[in-house]
Amino acid sequence: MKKKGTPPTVSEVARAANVGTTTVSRVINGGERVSPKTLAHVQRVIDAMGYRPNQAARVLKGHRTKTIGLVIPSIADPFFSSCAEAAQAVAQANDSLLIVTASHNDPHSELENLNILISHRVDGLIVAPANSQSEGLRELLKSLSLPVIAVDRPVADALVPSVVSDNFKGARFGTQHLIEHGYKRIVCLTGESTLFTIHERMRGYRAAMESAGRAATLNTSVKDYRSAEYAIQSMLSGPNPPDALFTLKNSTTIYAFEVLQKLNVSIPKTIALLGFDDFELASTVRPSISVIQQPVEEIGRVAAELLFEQLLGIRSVTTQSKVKRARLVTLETRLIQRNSCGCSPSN
Amino acid sequence: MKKKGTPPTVSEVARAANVGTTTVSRVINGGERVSPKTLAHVQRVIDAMGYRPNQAARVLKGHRTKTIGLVIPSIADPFFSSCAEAAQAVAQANDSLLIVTASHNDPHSELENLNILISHRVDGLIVAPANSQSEGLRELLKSLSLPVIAVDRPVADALVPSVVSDNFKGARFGTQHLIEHGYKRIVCLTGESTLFTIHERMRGYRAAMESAGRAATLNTSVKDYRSAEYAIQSMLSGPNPPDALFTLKNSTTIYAFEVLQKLNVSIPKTIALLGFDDFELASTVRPSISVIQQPVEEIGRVAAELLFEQLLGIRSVTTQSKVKRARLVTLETRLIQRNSCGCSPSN
DNA sequence: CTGTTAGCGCATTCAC
DNA sequence: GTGAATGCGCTAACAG
Repeated sequence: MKKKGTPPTVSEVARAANVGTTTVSRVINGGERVSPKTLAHVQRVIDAMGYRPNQAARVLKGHRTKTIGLVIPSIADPFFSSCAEAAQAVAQANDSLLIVTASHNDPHSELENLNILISHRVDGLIVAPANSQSEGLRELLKSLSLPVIAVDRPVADALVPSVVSDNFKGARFGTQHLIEHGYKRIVCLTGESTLFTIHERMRGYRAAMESAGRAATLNTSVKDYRSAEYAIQSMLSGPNPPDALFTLKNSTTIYAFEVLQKLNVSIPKTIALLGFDDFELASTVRPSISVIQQPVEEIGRVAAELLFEQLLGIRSVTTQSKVKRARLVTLETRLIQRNSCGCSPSN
Repeated sequence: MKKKGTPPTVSEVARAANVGTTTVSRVINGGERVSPKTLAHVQRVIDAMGYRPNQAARVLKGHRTKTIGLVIPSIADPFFSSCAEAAQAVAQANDSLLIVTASHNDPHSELENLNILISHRVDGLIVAPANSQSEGLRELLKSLSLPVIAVDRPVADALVPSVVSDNFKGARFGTQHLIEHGYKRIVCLTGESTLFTIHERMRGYRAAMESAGRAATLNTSVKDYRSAEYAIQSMLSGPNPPDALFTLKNSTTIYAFEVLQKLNVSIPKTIALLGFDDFELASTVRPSISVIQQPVEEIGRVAAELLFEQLLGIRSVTTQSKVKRARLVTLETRLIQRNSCGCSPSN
C-alpha cells in the first residue's frame, strides 16, 4: 500500500506470491480453478500490494473497454445532465464507465469528439446529434462497427436507433389543452432554433390548431429577454392580441414569463402560458407554470439500455433484429397542469 | 471506409501502404522524420481504411491514457454538472477525455468508482469527497501515485490539493449584509446536512452574528417542504419571530421561499430572505432572491487546471512544489443583490 | 529518411 | 490445480 512509481503488474504479484501469472490472472477473474488456499493467499498479496489490473492490457487482448461514450451539446444543460446521470447509472449497472464530451452543438466538434472516443475504443456511443442531417456524421456512423444510439434528435434516414420524446404529440396535446380552455388567439413562441425537436413541436402546434379550424401563428423571433419583450409588447399593442402563449423551449418560456411579469400582464387571466419542457422552479414561481414534461431520465436510461442490449446480444440474431426493428423509440410526454394555463390543480 | 469486424491496425495499414509500421506510427504522431511524399501517401491510406490508433496499445507502452476521472455526488446536480462542464473543457484543451461517475454521496460507492477509474489508468482524478474524513478514501489516496484534486470539499489533513469556494467568508458576508439592512432576528436555516460546506457556512453565520453581538439561531430541521413549513410556522407564531432568514443551501432556500409565499408572508417586508448558492430562477421569481453566489465553473476549471499542471510538470520540481504549497485554493464568493434581502437593484 | 524487433500487462491456449 | 509461452497494437531503440 505504499506510494510507488509504477503500479504493480501480474508478474510482480505472481513473484511475490510464489505462483505463476496464470494463477494470479485466475484469481482476479473470479478465482475459478484455483484451490481455496492459494486463492486466499494470492488475494492477500494483491491487496497488500494494492494491485489493480491494467484495463489497457485487457483491452489489447481483445476485450471490451467497459466504457461508453456520450456526446451531448452541453453537460451543464439540465436536460442533458439528467440524461447523462441516467445513462451513467445504466453503465455502472453494466460494469462500465461513461465518458462525456460536449459538442456545443457544433458538428465539427462533435465529429472530433466521436473520433477521439472511437480511438479510445469505447464499446458503444450515445449521441445527441448537433445536426441530424450532417453528412460528416452520417459518413462516420456508416463506417462504424460499434453500436450507436441517438438521443433527443434522430439521425437522418434512421441510420442508428434513436430515443426521443414525442415532441409532436406533446405539442399537439398542449395546444389542444389551451384550445379546450377556451383561448381564442393562441400564439406559439418557438424561440430561435433549427433543431429537430423544435420543428416537431411546431408541427404539433400547427396540427392542433388546424384540426380546430384555427389559424396558426408562430413567432420565431424570441432569442433573449429583449427580443421576447419586443415580441410580446408588439403583440399586445397590436390589433389582435393573443390570449395564450405556447412556448416551445425552456428559455423561451422563462423569457415570456419574465416579460409578462414585468409588463404586469395577469397570467393566466389576460394571457395564459404553457411551456414545453419542465424546469425545476416551474412549480415555485407565481403563478406556477404549466408545462409539457419530457421523460428526461427515461431518455438517457432507455438509450443506454438499448446500447447495452446491442452490446451484449451482438451475436444473438433475434435480439439484434429486435433492436433493428425499433429504430425509433418514442417516449410519451405528460401535461403537468399548474396555474399558468388556467388550471387550478389541488396541490 | 467500409464497416468491418475488427478495426484496422498499424501493420495492416503498413502493408497496404507498402511501408514499415514505424513509418505509419510516425505519420500518426505528427509525421516527423518522414518524407512529405510517403507522409501524404500513408495518410491517404489511413483515411481510406478508416484507421484510428488504438489508445489501449499506446497506454500499454507506458503512455498516458489521456483520460481524467471525475467523481461527484450527482451529475444532474446543477452545481456539479457545471463543474463537470468546466473540467471537461479543460480536459479537452489538454487533449484528454473526462470520465464521470456519480457517488451519490456514498463513501462506499465513491471508493468503488475510484478503484474502477484507477483500474482504467486515468491520468488523474478530481473528486468531491462524500466524506472528508473517510478512512477508506484517505487510505486509497495515500497509496495512489497519480495526481488527485478535491473539489467543493477538502480531504482531511490536506492529503490532496483542494479547490473550494470560501464558504465561511461568503456566509459571514451574507449575514453581515442582513445585519446592515437592520434586521434584528436573523435565523439561519441550515438544511439537513453533515457536509463540510454547510459547516463552513454555519461558522460564517456564527462569526458574523457574534462580532455584531447578536445571538446566533440555527435551525437544522429543514429537509423538505413540510419540515420547512413546520419550522417557519413555529417561528412565526413563537415569541420572538425572525425578520430575516439566511438559508444555507439551494433546496432550503427554495423551500423557505415557497413556504413564505404560501403563508402570504411578505418578502422582504415581514421576513427577508438570503440564500447561499445561486440558481437559475432566483432572479425570475417575485421577489427575486438575493444570494451568495459561488464561482461554480471556476471551481471545475481551476481544479482541472491544477490537475494538468501536476500531470505535465510532474518532473519539474518547481512546479510541483508550487502546487504543493497551494494545498487549498479558496475561491471568492459574491453577494448578488436582488430583492428578497431588502435591496432594490436597478435592473 | 526508413524498416526490424522487442516488449508494455494481460488472458489464453496447451502442457504438466 | 497450476504454470510457461504466445500475441493483442503500438512505440522506441537500434540498424541500415
